[in-house]
This record gives sequence, C-alpha cells and structure tokens, in this order.
Amino acid sequence: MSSAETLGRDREGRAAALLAEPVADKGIPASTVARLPVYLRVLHQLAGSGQDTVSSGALAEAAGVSPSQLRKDLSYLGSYGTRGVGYDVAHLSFQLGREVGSTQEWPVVIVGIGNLGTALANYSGFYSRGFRVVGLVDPSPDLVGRRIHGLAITDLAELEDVVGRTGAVIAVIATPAEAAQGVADRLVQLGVTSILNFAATLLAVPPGVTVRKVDLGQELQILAYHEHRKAGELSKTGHATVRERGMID
Amino acid sequence: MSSAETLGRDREGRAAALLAEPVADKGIPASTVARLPVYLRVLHQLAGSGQDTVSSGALAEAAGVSPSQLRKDLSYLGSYGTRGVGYDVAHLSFQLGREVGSTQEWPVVIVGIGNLGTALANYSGFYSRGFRVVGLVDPSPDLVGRRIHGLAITDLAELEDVVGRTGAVIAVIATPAEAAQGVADRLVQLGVTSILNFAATLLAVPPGVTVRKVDLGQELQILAYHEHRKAGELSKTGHATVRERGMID
DNA sequence: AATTGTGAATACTTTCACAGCG
DNA sequence: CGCTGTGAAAGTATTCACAATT
Repeated sequence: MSSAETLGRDREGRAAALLAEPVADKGIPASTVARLPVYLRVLHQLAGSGQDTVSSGALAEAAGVSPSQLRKDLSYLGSYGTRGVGYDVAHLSFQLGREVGSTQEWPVVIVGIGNLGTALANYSGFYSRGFRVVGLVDPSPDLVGRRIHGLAITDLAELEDVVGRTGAVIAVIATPAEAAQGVADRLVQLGVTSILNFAATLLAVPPGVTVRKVDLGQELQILAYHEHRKAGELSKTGHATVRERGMID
Repeated sequence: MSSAETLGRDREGRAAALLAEPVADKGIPASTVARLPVYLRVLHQLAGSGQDTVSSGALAEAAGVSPSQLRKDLSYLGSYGTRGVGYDVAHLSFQLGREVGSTQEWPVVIVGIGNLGTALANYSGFYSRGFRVVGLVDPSPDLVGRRIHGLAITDLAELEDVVGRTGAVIAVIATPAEAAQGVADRLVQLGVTSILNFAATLLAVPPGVTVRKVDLGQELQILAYHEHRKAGELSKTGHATVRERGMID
C-alpha cells in the first residue's frame, strides 16, 4: 500500500468534552479509517443494484474483509445495524459518508500537470466521491493556458492566487521529486492541510498537516519482492506455496 | 494508502529446509517489506551524493521512520551493519536490492491505456527500479497500433500472445472497474502472479497470486476524513489539534 | 565512544466467541 | 432464530533500552 504520515506526533490530552456530535467522534483507528472508503464504495454499488438491506457477512465479503472486522470497524462509528436483520444500506451509507466527509464537496488543486497530473485531472473517480478539481498548476510555458475539462492550467508562480481564490485545503502533488518539497512548503504556507503526494520523496510538513504518499515504483517493488520469494520457494519445493495475507491499506 | 492482499490464507508447514540462500529468507513482516523500497531509494540517493557510510539514525531520518524501526527492519534480512560505525551504503544497497529482487529486470504488462495507463507507460520511475514495460494492451481500436516510447499498443484480444511472448509475471490493471475482474482472470490464467490494480474494485484471485490495490479516490477520501476531523476539532477548541501518526504504507 | 542488533515491553490490530436484542 | 455489537484473547508491529561489538 500507500502510506499515511502525519508529522508531529504529540497528542492533546483530549480534554474537550465530546458532546457536540450526535455520535462519539474520537479515536477511530487509522486502519479502520483506511477501510471506510471501501465500505462506502460497496454500499453505493448495493444501493445502485436496489438492495436496501445487507448483513455484515455480505458487506464484508464484497469489501474483502472478515465479518468481524467489518462489525468492529462500524462499531467505532456507532450502532447503525439492526440485530437479527443487518444494516440499512441507505442509512449506513449516509452515516459513513458523514464520517468521511463525503457529504460535502472538497475543492482540490493539482500541482504538476505531466502525464500523471493530466491523468488525475481527467480521473472521474474524484468527482464521483465529492472532490472538485478547481486548480491545475504547472511551471511549464507549454502547458500554461491549456485546458483540461474546461479548466485552464495556471502558472506555478500564481499558486498563491489559485489556492487563495478557490479555498482549497486539499492538494495533489504530481511534480518531479526535486520540486515536491518546495511546492509542499508553499501549499502549507497557503493553508493547505492535506496533501496527496505522488513524488518519490518524503515530504517534511509541520504538525497538523496530513500527507499521504503514493509511490508507484514502490508498489511494483513490493510485488517484485513477492515474485522473488515465490520463485525461490518454487525452486526449492517444486510447487508454489501460498503467501500469507498482506497488511495495511 | 494502498493495500496488499493475497487471497488464500492457508499456510504450508514450512517443511523445506532453508539452506539454499546465504541469508535466512523467511517470514519478513509485510510492514517491513513495504518499507524496503523506501530504504533502497534513500540509499541510492546517498550513493549518488558520494556518501559511503550511513548510520541507522541518518538513514531512518531520510526514510521517515524511527531509528529503532529501521534497525529492526534490517535485522530481518541479516547483520549488514558495523557496530560503532554504521552501514556501508553500497553493501547495504546491494543486499536490500537482492532481497527485493531489484537486481533483476522484471517485464511488466500494462492493461488499459487510458489517461492513467498512458501516464504509467511514460513513468520513468518504473524503469529506474528495474521494471521494463514490455506490453501495452487496450481494446479500443483508436488506441491499438499507437506507440508510447516506441512500444505499440496491442489489442486486448491478443493479451494471451503478449503475455506469452514477453513472459511477464507482473501486470498492471488500469482499466475501468467493470473490466478489471475479467482481465485479472485472463492474466492469472496466463501465469501472471502479481497484479497492481488501479481499478476501483476488489479483485478475486486464486491463492498464490498477489494483488496490490491503488485506489486514488480512496486516498483522497482518507485525506478528506482527516480534514473533516480537523475542522470539527477546530470549531470546538479554537485551535487545530495534532493527529496521531498514520499507519500502513 | 559510537552505533548496531535484539530481547522485552508496549501499543495497536484482528479475530474469537458469545451476550444482547430485534 | 439470526445477526449485531463488543469485551476478551490472540496475533502483529513498534518502541525501548541495553548488551555486544568494533
């Protein structure tokens, strides 16, 4: 998988009372958070196919997790199921969406409009999940002014302007590795607090800013490791052995 | 984050003696495996900048992990450091590369040459890590025959031919979600045992086949969750609190 | 004197198993 | 009766802290 990092790991004493939200809103494990979008996607599919109720077993199967893990995950959010019956698809979908923040629209700025940035700008999966690409930024004079889906590419020099005007707090960095840290610094300065980083470099950001990294080369290398292992086992035992289940997300 | 799944979770009794490889080659935790490519990248950088020795502290810092985690990770591979001194960059780099399988070249086939597939086909990060894109496959008549870096796009109907000719065991699926499972089935049939899946769907594969999923929309949703939480905290306490460190990889 | 390698301790995650409820 | 929700148990991963080694 990809990885999440949030630099700055000291913790507040969690003094504030948590009466504000209908459902307790604290300490959901990171591993659970990473699975919520999966559940949400499956629920949308189910809703689309006319199912209006689903059991933990069926939902878990479709999401690729164990039923007990699904129930444990959902239990962090509240008790949205009905014993003996299951979950109401529409209701659970709404509750999950509310938790993940997908009931609102999030403006997103993409910095670095190379092959990958262009692909991301065209990616329909963002739109359907509530993200609106409101800024495309690149330093290349060849690209500035071109349009993707009607949105013009802006010069990197005007990054301040773009972020300020759109109010984006989520940004995607798809620049070469060398440029990424500089871009991140400017984004953070402008109030961006969540960054999805495709550059093959570690970003240093202040506490309170969340970075998720997707390193495509790294993903393949992890697969190569498994291949390598399979080949080794094969040559020793004469038949492939089964690897244990992966991790993360 | 991205996620690793390997369906089929039964385990062999691990009867075979493990004398073949110089270093014990068993049970490296999945979380460690996911970090090895990061260490490898940092080591390459260090080598490039002329450093020939590095301490666990410095290497850990550059990789974004704790020194003790780095040392624990490396300890699974063997004892490649020198107490009181540190690690020899070239030697550690070689050992890590050998473990990850990046001393050899891996032919890779990409299926689905839309925006994302095109970006992946152009991505230089694959080449530098030992991957060779040897096949580009898509069903669209508009695309078949076009070339990317000199490699012609082949019709999906000839998938069998492409995989057979190139001997690829690693494939990337960048098709629409609906097409992904069908493509995966054919790939597995052809002997592919590692798949990097960008389609927003869960792939069912037989035991022994490793799948890693990268869902870009999902990555943003995880960030949105954090934003959502920050906004909530902010409105309650008047200042942003720091989130705990993420997970995965 | 400095830094690795590693058992032991801690923290986190998943699974189990069953009580609770519709 | 069936399925959820959840404490308790088991399994993993990370951090600590220090002995071992150069």
